[in-house]
Amino acid sequence: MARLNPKSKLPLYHQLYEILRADIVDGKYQPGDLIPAESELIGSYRVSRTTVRQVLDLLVREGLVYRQRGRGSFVSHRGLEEGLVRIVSFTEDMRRRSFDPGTRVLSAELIPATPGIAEKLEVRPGEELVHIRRLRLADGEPLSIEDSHLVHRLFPGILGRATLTASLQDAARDYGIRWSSAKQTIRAVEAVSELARLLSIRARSALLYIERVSYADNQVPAEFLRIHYRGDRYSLYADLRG
Amino acid sequence: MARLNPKSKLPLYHQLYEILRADIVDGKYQPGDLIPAESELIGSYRVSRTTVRQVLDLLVREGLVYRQRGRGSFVSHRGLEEGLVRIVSFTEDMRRRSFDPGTRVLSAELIPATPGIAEKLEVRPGEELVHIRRLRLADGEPLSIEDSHLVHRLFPGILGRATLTASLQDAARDYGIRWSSAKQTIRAVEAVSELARLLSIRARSALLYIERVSYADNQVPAEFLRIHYRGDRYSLYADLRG
DNA sequence: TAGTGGTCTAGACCACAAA
DNA sequence: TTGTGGTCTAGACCACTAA
Repeated sequence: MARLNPKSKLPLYHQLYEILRADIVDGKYQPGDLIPAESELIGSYRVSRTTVRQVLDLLVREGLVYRQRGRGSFVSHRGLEEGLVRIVSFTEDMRRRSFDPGTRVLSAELIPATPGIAEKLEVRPGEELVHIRRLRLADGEPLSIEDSHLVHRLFPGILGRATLTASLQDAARDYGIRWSSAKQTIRAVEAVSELARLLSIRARSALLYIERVSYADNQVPAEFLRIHYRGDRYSLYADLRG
Repeated sequence: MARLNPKSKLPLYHQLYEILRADIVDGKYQPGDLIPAESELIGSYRVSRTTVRQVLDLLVREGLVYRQRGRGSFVSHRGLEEGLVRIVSFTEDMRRRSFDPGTRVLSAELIPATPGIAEKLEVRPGEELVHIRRLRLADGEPLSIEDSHLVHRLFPGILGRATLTASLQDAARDYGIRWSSAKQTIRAVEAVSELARLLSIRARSALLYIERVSYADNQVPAEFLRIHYRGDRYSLYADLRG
């Protein structure tokens, strides 16, 4: 059993958090398993109950653990989930879920805006857009296809850059653009054969489909994004208020 | 200044949370304002520092407050509506979309909690639940199948009532339950044949699948809901912030 | 230097689950 | 009855900010 180091710069609760989190992620405790009781952690790691509960609060908030009064604390059965509320980059999202993110650029070209996309981006039809299609991977397995449409006028020369595999968030910063908000619509659709092939699934499999218009800080629409996620590998998560 | 009631069923931290939250939402403290220091809250409300910090943790998690060591705790600028999606009843949802809502109760019975559902409702496996399956219609056409699981202990005798077609929200009010929050997960799945038949679509069609745990005002899980929406007739919408 | 939030201790009593 | 998590107290020392 790992020991805590009282002289470390890292607070005790943080050290214990890392230990328990690793035990869960690595599978030492399986979903549904009881984790050691608070009293047991107090004894094993020589910390107070406050500190132990601070650690468990973190794990509960993260969705890794749930508690039942009188019974104990258990490892949750949860998959890949994304927040519905904040704009989260793919890379950040994957890191948070302890998945190894990967990206393959399938195509990148200039195209004229179709009437439908022009309306969402509030530009005239035919306006020049940058279309980038990327395959996203989680732990090396296909997860989603992203079709990003940027207003070229706002990102001049972006196709010449080497950053396409990196986050567009970073690229945008180089152009002085900060994302302020986004509107998105979520649907379930069937995979057409081309998408099925790219995602290594059967045709007509269920996909989670997201359309998102992202706005720069001056409320100017700058990107129209379409994402097709494999239904078997991805889910969205949201907290609602009454 | 409001007082806390030590004899209340509501814990002290929850009472203080409601007070501070109301002060912020009602504008008593404006965005950017300092809220009273922890030491001040301790004195004003006669509670320990642990309790005060528990309250502030809740407000910080909710995005209403941020803290700076050595300076104080401040009201966030981007708090209120942002990020907080409201719980919307089926009826309200349909009206907003200009559809005529309809409901047919397919079954209503008492069942023991399966381990999976018990975990989400934080009850012991086997605890008695009310399972109500309803077909939802929009303009007379099948839209979704809802499987609601209520903790029977909190809704004794609800099966004997005539309100099953009406909103469960209303029924809950009769039991003195106010919904405070919910957590939901959204996926895309394929329709198994039974669901396809009920929804008048082909088997394996794409469905938008939502799982929701709803919490009563004391943070007690009270309902576990599964909804299968026809992918061709329903979509979700969300505003995101940067 | 005075005041703030960050971390931590060692207790206590309670409600609830399970045997 | 025993063990669990839920709530709460009264302290303590620390790191940081601002005057």
